[in-house]
Amino acid sequence: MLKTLPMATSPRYNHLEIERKWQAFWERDRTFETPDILANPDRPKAYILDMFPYPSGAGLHVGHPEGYTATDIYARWLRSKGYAVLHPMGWDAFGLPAEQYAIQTGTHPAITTRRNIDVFRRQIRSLGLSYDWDREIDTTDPKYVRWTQWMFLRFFRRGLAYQAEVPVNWCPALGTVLANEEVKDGKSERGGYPVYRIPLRQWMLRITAYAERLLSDLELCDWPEGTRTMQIEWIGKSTGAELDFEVLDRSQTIKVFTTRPDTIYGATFLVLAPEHPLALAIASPNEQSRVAAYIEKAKHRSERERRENKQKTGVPTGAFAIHPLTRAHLPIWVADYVIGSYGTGAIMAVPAHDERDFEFAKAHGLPIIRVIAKDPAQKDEPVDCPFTGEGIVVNSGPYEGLPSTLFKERIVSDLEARGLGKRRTEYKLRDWVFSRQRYWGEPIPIYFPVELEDPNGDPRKGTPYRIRYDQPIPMEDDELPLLLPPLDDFRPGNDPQGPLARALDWRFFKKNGQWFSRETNTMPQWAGSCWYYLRYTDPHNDKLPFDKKLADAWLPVDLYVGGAEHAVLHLLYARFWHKVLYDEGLVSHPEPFKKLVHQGMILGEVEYTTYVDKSGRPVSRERVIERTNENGDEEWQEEGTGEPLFPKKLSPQEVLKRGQDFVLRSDPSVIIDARAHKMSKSRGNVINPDAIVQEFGADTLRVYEMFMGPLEATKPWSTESIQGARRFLERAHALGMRTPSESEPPPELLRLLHKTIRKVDEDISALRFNRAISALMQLVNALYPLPNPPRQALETFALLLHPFAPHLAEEIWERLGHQPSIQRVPWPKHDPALCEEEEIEIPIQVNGKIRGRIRISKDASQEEVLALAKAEENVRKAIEGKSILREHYVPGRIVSLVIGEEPTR
RNA sequence: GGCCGAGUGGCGGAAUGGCAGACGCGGCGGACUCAAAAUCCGUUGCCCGAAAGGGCGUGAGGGUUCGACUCCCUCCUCGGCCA
Repeated sequence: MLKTLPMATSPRYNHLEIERKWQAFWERDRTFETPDILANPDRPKAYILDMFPYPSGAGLHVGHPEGYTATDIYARWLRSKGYAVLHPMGWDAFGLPAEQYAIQTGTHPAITTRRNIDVFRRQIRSLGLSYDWDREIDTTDPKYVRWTQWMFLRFFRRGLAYQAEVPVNWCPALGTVLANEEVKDGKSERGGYPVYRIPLRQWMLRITAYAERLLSDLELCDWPEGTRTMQIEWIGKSTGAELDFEVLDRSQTIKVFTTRPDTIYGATFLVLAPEHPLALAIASPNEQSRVAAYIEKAKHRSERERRENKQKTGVPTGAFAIHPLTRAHLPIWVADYVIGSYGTGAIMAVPAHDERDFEFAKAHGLPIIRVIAKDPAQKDEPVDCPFTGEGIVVNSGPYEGLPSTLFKERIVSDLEARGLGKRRTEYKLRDWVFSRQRYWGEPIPIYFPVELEDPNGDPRKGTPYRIRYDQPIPMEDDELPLLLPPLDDFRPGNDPQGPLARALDWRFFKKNGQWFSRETNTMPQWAGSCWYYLRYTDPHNDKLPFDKKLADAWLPVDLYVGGAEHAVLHLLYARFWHKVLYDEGLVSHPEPFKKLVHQGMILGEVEYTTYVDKSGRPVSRERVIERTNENGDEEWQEEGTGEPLFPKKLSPQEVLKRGQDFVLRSDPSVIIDARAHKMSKSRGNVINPDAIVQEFGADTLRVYEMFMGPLEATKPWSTESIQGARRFLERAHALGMRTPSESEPPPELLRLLHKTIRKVDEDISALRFNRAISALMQLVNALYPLPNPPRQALETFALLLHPFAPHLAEEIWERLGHQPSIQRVPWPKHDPALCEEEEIEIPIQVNGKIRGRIRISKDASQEEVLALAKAEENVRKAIEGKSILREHYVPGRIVSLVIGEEPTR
């Protein structure tokens, strides 16, 4: 695609040479070395961080430089404003893709990881980003793994890491544990083999213990509102009550959790989750087998499927509970729309006021009683749809007529007083499953005693053994890191304990005559990214993960830029981890990331597509139905006939804009699709940043990506538009090579210079890089006609250009006779007085329409302005013979006159 | 279904209560050239008009205001995330 374009390289602006030269200089000069923050405690600091990438085999994507360039501009700008800046880069290098590649090719993940990192590093360096490469981090490096494991031991000692039997998706046919996304309708996505929810021993991190702090400390985060909302919803705090229901003729009691204790009189049945310990125990003899069968069936379904299940399946247990207030007998059901791990795993169903309970009651013919109404007169009307709002309490014994919000408080107090229940806060947040049955992750530094059938045997040689998982032993700090054993076969295998279970010599060891077995689960990919921002503050420390003084001096991260896909998990896990380190006394700030920004996605080029049937006849867009088939591919068919349709790409010459739509030039009755798609290999619209850097230069790529639009917006790539960025830099280069004049800039140019400084400064501080670049373009346009531009103008321009196009700015700066690096030159300051115009233009509105303009001194009084406005030729014509009802003058902005139809009396 | 975001020229976008379309791409015209590309200069929202000028115009409809792309209400469309 690029080859069809004219050569971007101009003989005058040789980006390859310039960029090579300055990248070599920066490296030699150590221009971006992080200053010693402890030596200068009074200097303002800034910690500018990118979410570090997973170095995939595909290499850098054009989406990466977007966020990296944004932080780079910000970091360079702050350095020139005198800040001590920490701006590092590293690799989040454990994870599934490397392991899967290893399974396919037999190449060890350590080798592919190393190779991918080398490619990523080279690509990132070619962009001229001002990272301090002495602080590079690799989460798979033993020197890093050591401290990740060290931290895990801290979690373990605090009781925040524990083992539990957790249901996982186990597929015996594939011999592996599957992720939720890999399971469809109880079958494996690949192969369609049955998948079972089996309990498997897992390591868990007790993130729920921090739910409240994770929620309330969001107030300290200057984050996008949407991201905060997502975290709040993920934590899912709800307050309500736990109530006790006695089981009729039995000694058991069922505890239910409800967020709506005010609807208690409307409870008409109870529902237990299939995994509730009493589900089978209370079932009447007649119902035993049905309940058992239902519980068994529910094991095949993931929590996710159960939640979205619309049929509301369930079976009665034959047992009854006694309503604590009315003493009514309520049937107890088992249904999988109730989740065992939320609340108490049991609910009181109030079909009149809960949608799921309502649907369930309808499906199974259970009674519905209205207990809250907007108008008490409706108390006995049948319920056709559940009412989940607040209102007046009805059909509720002694509480009749209370507002439901008041009753909610009152009933809990009354139940508490009578020992029938208590207040309870519940969170949707679950503890974090922290183990994976995989190879390419940090080993968990725990081992267990092994009991041998033959005390003189060897578990590695087939002596039957039993591992005492109930007696976990943490490794000692000085035994770390525990490294992965070399392994030739990385497949998960038929032992749910994971591939490390097969590394017998690694797994089993003898100490003081006793055999032990190491934990064979590894940590999830999230582990390394939970604290990498701390390691950057002290990356070579081999006594501690980081020096507290350094971490405290640099934290919190002042600007954190990364994709919105991490809005919940990474950002929540890292915050949790940070709070634990805070409690350990290792850090002093409660939150790690002060300001967070998500860069938008860069889409492929806009594509024009029409859909044709098998005879090649195009079908207009509104009659095309798009859907996704079982394989996840898109399919199209004609509305009505159902005939399959096929997408056909069109060139821009074949299309026409008509109204809101694009249509075929050859047949304007056919509406076509005009949109940009996500870049993907299968679509063939991926842009490789290497090719752009080669052809146009890193500075052009940087300027183009920043000029495309707002940082947070989704934007389509355009190979045509990148020429604009290139031309701008060519003109900038040409200007920079001219011989400057040593005279003062004329007043108008001086004013433009100061206004540009002001604008670029404001725009960088607000991360509005597209607007800053537009201001720089205007400055170039103004200077370009001058054969000998004033030195002051060229120098100011180079300084302002530097964060955006650093290589070219260095080149111009040197050409102007200065010592590099331009990074060390203080940022220019604007003089507000020099930004002011002496004479300003004021538009005049008459009844909301602009009718004329006047030029007048900026200090003119309202009277002067209004008088001149009314005298303006066109305005005079418009107001002649009419009465003026109102006059407004907004100083320096606009005059607005309102006139009536009648002449002035 | 829920939550969040966005709809402005042929295209990317600018203006967040005060001149809609800055800046860039593309288009058109001109200069240079044997010619083309590149470059430079000019021009470019739509409609009417020879021009001066006028009318229309920020997804649709309503509202607030002297004044609305901007604020409020209803709706439509697209995108993202979650279910």
